[in-house]
Amino acid sequence: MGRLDRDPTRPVYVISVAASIVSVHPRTLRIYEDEGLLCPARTATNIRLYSEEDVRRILWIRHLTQNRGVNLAGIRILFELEERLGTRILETLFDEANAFDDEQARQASKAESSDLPQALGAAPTQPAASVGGASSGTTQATRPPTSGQPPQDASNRTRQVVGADHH
Amino acid sequence: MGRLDRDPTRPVYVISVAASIVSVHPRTLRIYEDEGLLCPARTATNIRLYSEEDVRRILWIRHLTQNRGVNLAGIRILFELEERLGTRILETLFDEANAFDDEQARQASKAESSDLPQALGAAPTQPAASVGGASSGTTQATRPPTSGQPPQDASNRTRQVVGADHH
DNA sequence: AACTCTTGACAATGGTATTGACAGGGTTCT
DNA sequence: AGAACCCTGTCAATACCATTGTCAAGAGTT
Repeated sequence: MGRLDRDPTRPVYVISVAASIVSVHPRTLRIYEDEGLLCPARTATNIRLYSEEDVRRILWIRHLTQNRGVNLAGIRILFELEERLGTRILETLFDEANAFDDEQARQASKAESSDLPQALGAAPTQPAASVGGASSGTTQATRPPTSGQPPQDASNRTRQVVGADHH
Repeated sequence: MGRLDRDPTRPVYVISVAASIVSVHPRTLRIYEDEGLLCPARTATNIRLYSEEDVRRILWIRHLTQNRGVNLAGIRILFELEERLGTRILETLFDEANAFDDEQARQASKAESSDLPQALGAAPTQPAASVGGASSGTTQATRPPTSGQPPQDASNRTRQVVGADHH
């Protein structure tokens, strides 16, 4: 069922598909994982499988890097914060952007996107733990629930993969 | 009384002194201001005057950039967050570093500093407002209270200015 | 067989952060 | 008056970062 799947944590996309959905280079996804920002599940044969939550998380990374200019180390801190606080900290920030003073409004106007992104998912900082059953041979990462729909702006436009309803 | 002054919000240091205290180049301080991370007071003749809170804030910036690799855009987001939330979010994060799992501990071990920094001060995003009385002709920025002592590590070692107890 | 996945390595390109220098003008202190 | 320092603005060197791209060698999938 691809993107219409009911369980957003189910690892369903191989790297090429995920990269296509979020419009990044597969190499980039591997780097995000190397940098600890992302932890896709692995099959028994070591193939990465990305879930909807992973996709959402990547979109958040893209939004922050492309639209806000935050570097990967900064994103890591933000993820850690959200996990520690257990709240949608960025959602808190961006939802109330209207309440910002003139200086803040000026900063916000620099961003290309006028959409107010919702909170990031928490960083899946745990190593992938093996759980049986979901897909035979699939290693499912344990992670806190991901919240919020990532921003839908030009740079984060998701691409519907034609004909690839399942990896 | 220089660094022993009772009021940490009082603007007392010219840029060369502040730069010396925090061991950065004056050019860098101007850039931080240009980037909206910092807003020192101004004299009637347009000279920047930095307070203890400003110094603390700069030390936080240095800690995050030098030790955590966060870029200035990332720091801006973190400052905005702390202001929005009105809590010491980074203090929350770093104080509980011991409770992190193995993956987090691995990330933390990459940092040079073993000190756990306390929370950042809020971003002084308001334009400086004129208040009379504190120092004649000095423009005092209005800002939320700054919390926490910044990290004391090698890269953020503050330098006592000899013989310059007051700009 | 053909294609895709893996890790690891290398490189090109554009952007960022810091420092440094300079010009021209203004301010403060001796 | 002169020296030092402040201002804004500009330019540049240097190191680093993020992204993309390529390649090699091996493994996995259809």
